[in-house]
Amino acid sequence: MDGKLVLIDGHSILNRAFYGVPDLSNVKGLHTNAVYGFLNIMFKILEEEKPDYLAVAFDAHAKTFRHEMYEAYKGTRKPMPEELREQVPVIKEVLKAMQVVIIEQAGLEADDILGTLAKKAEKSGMEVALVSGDRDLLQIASSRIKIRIPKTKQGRTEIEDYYEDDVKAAYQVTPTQFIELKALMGDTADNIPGVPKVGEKTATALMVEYGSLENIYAHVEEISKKSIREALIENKDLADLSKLLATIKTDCGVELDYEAAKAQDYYTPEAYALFKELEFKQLLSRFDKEQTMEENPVEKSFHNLRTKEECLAVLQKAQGLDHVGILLVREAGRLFAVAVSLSEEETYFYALPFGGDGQISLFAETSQESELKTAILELSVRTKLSTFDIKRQYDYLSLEDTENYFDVLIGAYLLNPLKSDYDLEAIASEHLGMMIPGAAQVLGKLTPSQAFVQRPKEVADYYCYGAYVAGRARAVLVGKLKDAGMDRLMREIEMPLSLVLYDMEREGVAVRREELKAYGDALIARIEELEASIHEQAGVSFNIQSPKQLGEVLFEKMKLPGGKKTKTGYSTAAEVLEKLSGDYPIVKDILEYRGLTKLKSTYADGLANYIGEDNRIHTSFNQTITATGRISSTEPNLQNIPMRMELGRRIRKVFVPEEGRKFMDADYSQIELRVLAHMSGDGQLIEAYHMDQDIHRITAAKVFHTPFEEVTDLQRRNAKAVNFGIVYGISSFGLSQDLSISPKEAAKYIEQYFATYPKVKEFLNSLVSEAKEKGYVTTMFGRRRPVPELSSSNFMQRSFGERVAMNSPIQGTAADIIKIAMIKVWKALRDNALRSKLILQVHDELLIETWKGEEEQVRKILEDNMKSAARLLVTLEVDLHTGENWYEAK
DNA sequence: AAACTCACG
DNA sequence: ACGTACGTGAGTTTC
Repeated sequence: MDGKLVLIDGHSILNRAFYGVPDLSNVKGLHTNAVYGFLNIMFKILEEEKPDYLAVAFDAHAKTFRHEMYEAYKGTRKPMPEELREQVPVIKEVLKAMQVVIIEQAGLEADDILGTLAKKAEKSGMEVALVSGDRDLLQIASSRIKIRIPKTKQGRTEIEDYYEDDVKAAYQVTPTQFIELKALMGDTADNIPGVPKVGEKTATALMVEYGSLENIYAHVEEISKKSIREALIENKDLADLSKLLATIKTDCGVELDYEAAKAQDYYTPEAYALFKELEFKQLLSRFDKEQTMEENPVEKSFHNLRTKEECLAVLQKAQGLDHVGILLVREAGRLFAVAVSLSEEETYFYALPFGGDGQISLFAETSQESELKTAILELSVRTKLSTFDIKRQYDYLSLEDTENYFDVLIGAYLLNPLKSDYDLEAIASEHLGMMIPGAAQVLGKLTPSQAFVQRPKEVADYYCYGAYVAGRARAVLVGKLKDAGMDRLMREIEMPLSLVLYDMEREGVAVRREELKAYGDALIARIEELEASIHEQAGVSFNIQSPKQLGEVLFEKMKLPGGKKTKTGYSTAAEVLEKLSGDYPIVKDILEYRGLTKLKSTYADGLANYIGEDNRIHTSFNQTITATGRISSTEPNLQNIPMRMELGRRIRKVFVPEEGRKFMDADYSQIELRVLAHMSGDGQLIEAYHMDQDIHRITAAKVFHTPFEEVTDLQRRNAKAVNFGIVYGISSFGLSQDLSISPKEAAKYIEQYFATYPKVKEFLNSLVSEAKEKGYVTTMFGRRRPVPELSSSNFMQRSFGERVAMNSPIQGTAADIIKIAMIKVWKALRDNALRSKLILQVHDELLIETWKGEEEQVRKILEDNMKSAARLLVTLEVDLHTGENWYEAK
């Protein structure tokens, strides 16, 4: 018998797909991502292999011998998430509809079925491709059995192929030896225990040297490393068990019905109906034309424009419309392509001419580019534009105001700030209920122009989908935002803020390269000194930066007190070490070493990588990351530049204004506590703020019933900690940790605090009940944060939910207020034609680079606008400083 | 890719 | 009895 057989490991591929494809569900709420991913992998394999026979194997429900062995050894295996479990019957149904043979047999694992069928087929003279996500199957590989392992790299599925020789190349062992290699090193994912202390390196070395497990044990006394030798001897039974667990059967008496498995047309009417129900609109296009013609009107409305004139005509036409969806694709700092969706019936894509190899040239912009830019700019003035990630498109848009703009990315974020990504795919799926191609799938690692050269139609469609989704999602998102009471937040805060952030990023902050270098160099000497001293005191040379090695040296070798803490070993966190630093000089050195290496790598070296040719650092301010509404900063993070310790703080001296300009830094004084005073309406706390005195001292006086003048430093410190704790969602345990006191004492402080400020307690309680009732909490300006943890049956999760419910409205309202202040300050600077620029935001702080002669105006603008950003029952106070660098201005 | 540690508000 | 403060991002080591 000859021909080619493709075998698929059903559960394993479904599992891969589940974790590799973003969450999807159809209108009925059925999760579909794993099924979708499975089919994509299967179609790809079918196209590549063009097999004569195809079958998919699943584990039967009954427990198998190997599972029982394992479970007897170590508890039970992790349960499958419900979202995945519900998709198992669905994929089987789909495969049946496609007339694909499914093999499952009680008592047999899919591995064993696959192994048996593959070996049998090989013996009868066939070629076999075995598709699995599980490397266990590599032991089956031969010169005619190819193991294919799909990997989702950045969303794009790539497949690694292993014939016998590839296994040798990758692991230095034959497929047969691979079983014993696994038995030695173990595999947590496959529940194979392995021999303790033996990892991949050791296992490979042993197998290469001795060739088999049996031979290793025959020569076990020759093994030079004592710890390994002892681990092997002590755990021989574990090694044998592991081998049994790792061995896939090749003789378990399953037969494949080759007649039924014969390749045929899988695109049956039944499959079509199922795909429709599952809303796999992309996959529908694989069916015959007659079936799909009426079904996919969307792509029919996509047009790839050939000339600049056509594109200008479309932009002209767009100008006459009320609103359009638009996506401007940039590459290498240049405009690469434009996608515009005029309506559901008309979407256009135009790629500008570029180098034939798919590389955009870096030379001056073409006249075409500037002509198109002009047309887009005009369009942006006249027509309402809906787009995705507008901050990256402002280069081509009018910056006059943002009334005409809508960013579906920001809209989707406001509706659910807890998600980790808001790509167009996810927005299309969640808000329009449609499947569109994903970026990773279409572009992969290629740049837009490279991809366009390879697959012009696919890439054009991809961007058309983007513009189409941006255009259509606008109305949907506006409706949902209105229903949620967030339409003003969107229009009046987030959209204008996106422009402010764009401008701040573009402006950047100047950094003195040489000074930063000198700072880093100055650290090296001391770091080396400490390193030598630590190694000497320990009596061994080891990697101080490795928590594992450090823990072993401190707590095992040197036998310091303070045992285990984390699941992987000893905790060596600063918190733990500080308790020991008084008694052990080495610990003190370690803490200093840690501090200095942190400064060196993250700040001195880290920041240097981001200094541009203009000698400035242009961070990215992200508007759609945090759960509470704060902004975040990345590449680099300029919101965590050292401040608390003098040595670190000095780094701020390298952040400087241009020659002749000055820094002006303004920060809100205890904005979160003031927000709490306002939102709770607590008379005592409000009164405390009206006294215009040190708030922590007043709190101490009230809580401890002590005259203001007589409050001790300790009392003040405690009161301050309680104030912070309240904002974080107080718990006696957390406070006790912070103050190094017993939870009982901490509870007493909290009780006294609430007695002093009764309405604060009421308010925090009301936030928790509100969250329980509605499932979310809101800020003063309507921003929502869902709190799903509150309905958890897990105590810890639920407690976390309660703290979140208490903290989010406070932190979020403070975030809203400073966003409003930023917009007001930015507009005031612009409207007064000042050249001074807002350049950084650090949660409660704004940094402005002021021009000579503008200082007094800027000072007033900052103070007035920050104070008036919100009307609260207490005043908003602002501390303002100027300086020749960030260190001085703070 | 995950865990740990640590910088900021 | 459970095991914690809230919100982030980055560098390093290890599985």
